[in-house]
Amino acid sequence: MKYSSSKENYLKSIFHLQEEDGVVTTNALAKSLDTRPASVTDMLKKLKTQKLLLYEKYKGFKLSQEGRKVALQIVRKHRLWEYFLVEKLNFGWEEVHVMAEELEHISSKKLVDRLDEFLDFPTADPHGDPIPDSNGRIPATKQISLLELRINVMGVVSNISDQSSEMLELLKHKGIALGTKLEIKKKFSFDNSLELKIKNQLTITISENVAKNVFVTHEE
Amino acid sequence: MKYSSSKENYLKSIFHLQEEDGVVTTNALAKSLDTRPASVTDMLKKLKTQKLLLYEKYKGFKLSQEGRKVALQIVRKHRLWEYFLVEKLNFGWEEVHVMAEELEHISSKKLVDRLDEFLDFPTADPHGDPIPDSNGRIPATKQISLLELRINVMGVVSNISDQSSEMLELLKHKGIALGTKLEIKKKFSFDNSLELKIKNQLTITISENVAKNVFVTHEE
DNA sequence: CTTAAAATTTAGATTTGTCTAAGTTTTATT
DNA sequence: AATAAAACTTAGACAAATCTAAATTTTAAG
Repeated sequence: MKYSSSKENYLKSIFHLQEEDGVVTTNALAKSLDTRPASVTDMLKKLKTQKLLLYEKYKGFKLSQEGRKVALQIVRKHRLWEYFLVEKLNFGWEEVHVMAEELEHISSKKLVDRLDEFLDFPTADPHGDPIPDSNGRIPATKQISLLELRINVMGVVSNISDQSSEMLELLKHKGIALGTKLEIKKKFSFDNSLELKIKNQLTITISENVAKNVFVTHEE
Repeated sequence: MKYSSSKENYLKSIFHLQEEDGVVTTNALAKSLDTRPASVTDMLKKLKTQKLLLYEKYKGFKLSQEGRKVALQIVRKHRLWEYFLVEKLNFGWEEVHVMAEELEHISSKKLVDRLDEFLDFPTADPHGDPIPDSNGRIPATKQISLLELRINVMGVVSNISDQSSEMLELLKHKGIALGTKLEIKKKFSFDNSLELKIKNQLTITISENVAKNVFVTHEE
C-alpha cells in the first residue's frame, strides 16, 4: 500500500512521540509537524479510516499494528539515507536531516533493501539512532567502548567499566558523565588517543586507556 | 526556486517532446503525461504565470529560458540516479526508470552534485542518454541510428529507442546490448536490411525497423 | 470559402491537505 | 461541584491538481 508523504509524516511523528512520551496528544503532534491542531484532527480521522490508527475522539490515539509497521519503514528509509549521505557522499551528520526527510518518501522497498545491502547493513545512523531492518525490527542497542565508536557518530555514555576514583576524577574534569552525548572527531593511530566533542562543549582529548573504559550506546 | 513534482513533470515532458518533435501540442503532452488535455491547459496557464513557459492560447507553447533550465536539472537528476541504481545498487537498466521518476524530484542541488562526484561524473546514463552537467550543459555525444552508421565503421550501442519487451527479446537473441561493439558489413537497398558483425561473434542480419531503433556512438 | 473535424480551452466539480473561527468536551482550580 | 481554562473537534473555506462536459478556435476537406 502506498501512502501520501503527508500521511507518512504523521505516522512517523506519532511513532516518535509514542516512543518518547508514551502518550501522544493532538497539540503535541501539531507542534511536531508544524501544523494546526485542527489539521491534525482532520488527518487522524483519515488515518483511522485506513486502519493505521486507533482513535476515539477526545479520548486519544495510537498507531495500529499496521500504522506502526508503516512508520518503521519510514524510519528505516530515513536513517539508511542519512547513513548513505554521510558515509558515501561525505556530508556532515548535521546537514543530512533535511535531505533524508525527502528521501524517506521514495517508495520502492526493493530500492531501500538494495541500499541497505550496498551500505553493508549498518545498525545505526550517523546520529547514533538504530536502523530498523527489512522486517521493521530495531536492533538491540549494544554498548560499545569509545574505541569502537565510529568517527562523527553520536554516542551516549552508558557505562564506565573502571570506576576507580582516579578515573572518575579524570572524567569529571573532562566533563564526561553517564548520559553525556559526544562524538569522536579524530582518531590518532600513533597512540590511539581520541579527540572528541561533547555536545555543547569544547573539544577534548582522551587516551586509549580512558577510551576503552568508557562505554556508549547509539542514541535511543 | 522550488516547484511541485507535477510542475517538474510537465517541464520535463515538454523538454523531451521539444527535443524530439520540435513542436509540442496540448494533446501530445497530455498523452505523454497520461492526463487529459483540459488538465494540460490548466497547468500551462500556471507555468506561464511563473514565467517557465511562453504560451499564447490556441497558438502553442515552448519552454522559456528558465523553464528549460529547470527541465535540464530534472533530466540531470533522473539520469544520475539511474546511473547510481545500476552501477551501485546493481539494478538492471530496464528496471530503474520508475524509481528515478521519484528520485528526480529530490530538491537539494548539493546532493545531486555530490552524487555526481561520487559516481565520478558519468556522461551518459545506463540507457546511453547524456547526463547534463551541474550547469545544465549536455555533453556532445552524437548518437546515430544504425541506419546512418557508415559501412565498416565501428559503433558502440548507446541507446535503444523502442524498449518494448518484443524488441528487447529480439536484441537479446541477436546478442545486441548497450555497449556492444559492432560494425556494418553490408547494406541491402532492397529492404534496407543490414548485415553486421558484432565484435568476436558471427555476422547477423537485422531489419530496417530494428536498425532505426538501435543507436550507436562512434568510438572515442 | 464553407463547414465538419480536430484541437484546445473554459466552466464547474472533486480530492487532498490545509487553515481560521467557532463550537464541544475534558481537565483543573477554586 | 461549579466554572474557567485548556484541549480537542467541527464547520466552512481555500489552493493545487485533476476530471468531465460543453464551448470555442483552428485546421482540413470538399
